[in-house]
Amino acid sequence: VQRKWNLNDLKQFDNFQEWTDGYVRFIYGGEDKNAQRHLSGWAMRNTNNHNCQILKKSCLGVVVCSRNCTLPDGGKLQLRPAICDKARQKQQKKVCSNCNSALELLPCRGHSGYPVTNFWRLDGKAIFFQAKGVHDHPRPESKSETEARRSAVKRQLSSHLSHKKKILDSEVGRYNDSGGHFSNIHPISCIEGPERFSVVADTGFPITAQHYSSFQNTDPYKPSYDPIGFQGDSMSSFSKCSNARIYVPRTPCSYDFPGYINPNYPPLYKETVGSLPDADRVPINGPHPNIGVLGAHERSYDSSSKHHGWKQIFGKAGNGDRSDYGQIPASTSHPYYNTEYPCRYVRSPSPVAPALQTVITTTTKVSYQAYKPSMVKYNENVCDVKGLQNYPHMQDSISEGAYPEIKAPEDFSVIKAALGYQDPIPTKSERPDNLDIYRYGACMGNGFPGQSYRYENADF
DNA sequence: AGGTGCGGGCAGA
DNA sequence: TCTGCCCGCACCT
Repeated sequence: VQRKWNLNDLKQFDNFQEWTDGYVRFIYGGEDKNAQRHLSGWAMRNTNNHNCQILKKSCLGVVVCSRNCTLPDGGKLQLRPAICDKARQKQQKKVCSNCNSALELLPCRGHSGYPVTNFWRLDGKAIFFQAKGVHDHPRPESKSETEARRSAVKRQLSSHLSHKKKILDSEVGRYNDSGGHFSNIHPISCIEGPERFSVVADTGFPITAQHYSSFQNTDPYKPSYDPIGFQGDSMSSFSKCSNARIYVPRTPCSYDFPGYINPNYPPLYKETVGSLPDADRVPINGPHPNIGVLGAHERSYDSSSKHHGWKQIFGKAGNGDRSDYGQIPASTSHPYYNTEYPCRYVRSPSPVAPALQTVITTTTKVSYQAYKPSMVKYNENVCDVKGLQNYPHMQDSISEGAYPEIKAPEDFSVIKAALGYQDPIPTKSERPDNLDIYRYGACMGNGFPGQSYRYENADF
């Protein structure tokens, strides 16, 4: 279902998406608290892009058991990586409570070998969001869960302590009416800390529908579990954690690819040709030295992924154009396939991103650029995507050199126009023939039915 | 303590 | 020069 975007209807902001995945764009209302906080279910850390207008965040991946052990519940350990570097290092020194083997940070490499990136920009009434890349790892525990758990543990701890203190007070009161100082009160050992396992079923990615409702709430998460059972990251006896969150198993290889089917607002970023060199692309058919049981350090992916022979495999990326959607060869490779870490690569069949307008990471500058769409296959199992039929004018406009690079931040001006903004200074990017169609939600993953908007040239 | 955002700075391309 | 990333800092919860 698609309909024309009503330029004057500012109510049509997107509902906040916690688990965006894929090459998606959303426009949130400027008053959307979650958007204001740049929240994400994924563990995203700030990345300096030397552009104060646009906040860039990159995915940290997920912390898993290095032995990929199966928890007593049948699930897998999937912790949320700490955002703070030091905290993350500390986190990785801990061990799996289930098998005592080391924890391992599974880095995100879902964007051509780089972590998935999210871009945020506040612009008046709207908060523009763009994600680039498809997470090639299981979902970590959501932030709302983590926070709720921590607060729940705190509450539990404090209430328990106060309760214990009451008891002790009353006990001591029997003997000492003046009360006393209790310096030897220790927290109960079973409350070792707020960090606890996030557990997912063995074969699939966690279903986290329960997270969605946690957003937009003042109290983001009302735990239904008993926090008493919580344990720290390094807790030694998982069996105590009877309330570990268990995600409903999904069929193996199932995963939503909203990004591939959700289409696409004009990008916050458009990447200039070659801004992500061919060599930076992961040879998705090639070896993944850092996949599976990796070095613990999350940076390891970088050097290893950067210099493999994408060129050797695919040759010079087609036509010298860079298309994030087209980069992934349709027939074979997708970084989800991996023999060592099922969750990471099991998503199959592998849908392939449509060749849409450019997307991609950039930092300081943004450029518009046209490019030729790549040959794309769509997997029927995922969603019936009309593919490039939805982007006819895009194809039309894909003549090299048609759109010279345009520097940011005019990149947003198209959206501005859509929202009724009047940019006092016309910019190059305010082309009436912009090549973007906004459409999303027709086949949203993550349980979002979503609406479908379509932006067409005529709308601008 | 940890999350978040900013910005300086570095290294590789 | 561009880009990705590290790192420290400040501020907040």
